[in-house]
Amino acid sequence: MNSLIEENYLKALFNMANEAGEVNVTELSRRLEIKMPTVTSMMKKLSDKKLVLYESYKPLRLSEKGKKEAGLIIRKHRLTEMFLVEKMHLGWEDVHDIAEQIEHIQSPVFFEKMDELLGYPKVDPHGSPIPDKSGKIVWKEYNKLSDCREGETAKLAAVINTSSDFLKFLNGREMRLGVKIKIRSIEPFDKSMVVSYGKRQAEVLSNVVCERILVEKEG
Amino acid sequence: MNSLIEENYLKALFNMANEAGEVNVTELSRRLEIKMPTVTSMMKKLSDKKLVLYESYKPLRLSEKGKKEAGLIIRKHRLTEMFLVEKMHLGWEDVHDIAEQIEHIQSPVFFEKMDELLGYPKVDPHGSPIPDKSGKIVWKEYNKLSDCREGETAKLAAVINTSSDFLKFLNGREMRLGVKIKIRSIEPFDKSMVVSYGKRQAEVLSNVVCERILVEKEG
DNA sequence: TAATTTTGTTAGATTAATCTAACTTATTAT
DNA sequence: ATAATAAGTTAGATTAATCTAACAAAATTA
Ligand SMILES: [Mn+2]
Ligand SMILES: [Mn+2]
Ligand SMILES: [Mn+2]
Ligand SMILES: [Mn+2]
Repeated sequence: MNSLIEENYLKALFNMANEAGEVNVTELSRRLEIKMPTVTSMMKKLSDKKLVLYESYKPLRLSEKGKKEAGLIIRKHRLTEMFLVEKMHLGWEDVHDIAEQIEHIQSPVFFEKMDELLGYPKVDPHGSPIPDKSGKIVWKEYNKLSDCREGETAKLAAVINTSSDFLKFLNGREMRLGVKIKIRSIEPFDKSMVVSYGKRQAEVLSNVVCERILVEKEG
Repeated sequence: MNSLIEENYLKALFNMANEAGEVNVTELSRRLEIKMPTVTSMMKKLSDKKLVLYESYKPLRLSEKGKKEAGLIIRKHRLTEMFLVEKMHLGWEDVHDIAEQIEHIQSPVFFEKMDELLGYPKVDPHGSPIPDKSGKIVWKEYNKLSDCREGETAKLAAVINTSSDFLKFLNGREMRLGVKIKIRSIEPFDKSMVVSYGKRQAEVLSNVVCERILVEKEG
């Protein structure tokens, strides 16, 4: 069994590889807020456990075993978030910190039950894919809202930034997964958009916001 | 904040005090399966934190602060067990090990929500009282089934032993909280009882079993 | 009361995870 | 190509939680 701490290293490696490709000691150290020598020694430990392929001065890589274990932790995290939103009626801005803890619970039956009660969901409340039981993730191809053009209509599929502040910002304008957004106009100067969706006829969204919203184009 | 390990010491102290009155180092050591010198040093640490009133060679006692913290952990444990049974449809024999982990989750809103969804339950799936938000327990006066007399009728209110084996034994004869048990006869030799309840007309229960069942006598 | 047994403490070692300081390797800039 | 900077490693210390071995106190038995 891996410790909670080892699990957090695996998860960070997995997520960072998906975000940025190559992961190095400096970045992992920054992400986990743990000093570099500590990270180095943990990499050696995880390498001994065949979870990480470690070579001095080389980029950090998870082994296949490491990817699987990481994927399964992320599966537990995202199933938990979905459960908290769907079955316990918490807001999507409130669930991450709880899932961060529950992801380390050791109990196959507990997470099986969650999955079953939720009807085997494929994505979490933020639109992120839930890894399958073998830890594999199927990535859907989404577009950034900021890459869409005037006149296009697109469905809000996921959010990139899942900070509580950003999610509350979206709450404040009734923006949730699934809303169909029509792009009325784009301001050339700052790339802000005027969009309509639901009952909102003309919401202005800055580029900073549009960069963090992923959509599925209609048609 | 207390560590998970400190929390487990507090909880053990609290539960043992309720079961046996005085708690000593030897017993706590046995319960936690941790060697005595380790227990001694943890008692000193918890004493520094004002959670335990520790004097060498004296019985171990929780401070008021320690009792409250322990009560609140047990509250989380029992709310979780109730949630797992009522909302996630797990068996009463399966929930303890999961609750043992979830009781350490730090998130007031998570447990508030559980409480609310359950309708503010007063007891857990095994009939044990759920401490209130200040960590206090209200004990109901129950009788052991083994102390009842021929002809009496009593409602199954709680189980003393919550081992999976015992609970499965009860499952096997459709014995659950709330069933009304009538004592048909008592065998003087081994104190085994013949009882009827629900659709069962003549179940034989050994004294070992009857000692572990708490009932509320019908007035 | 004295001897024996049980209970509890002290001392010192160990392990996991962390840190700082010093050093080395790799990359970037001049 | 050399110097300067950034990235990564090694060495050694620290903290929490554990252990074993040795010792001390308390309780029990003779
Ligand atoms: Mn999350
Ligand atoms: Mn985590
Ligand atoms: Mn329990
Ligand atoms: Mn516990």
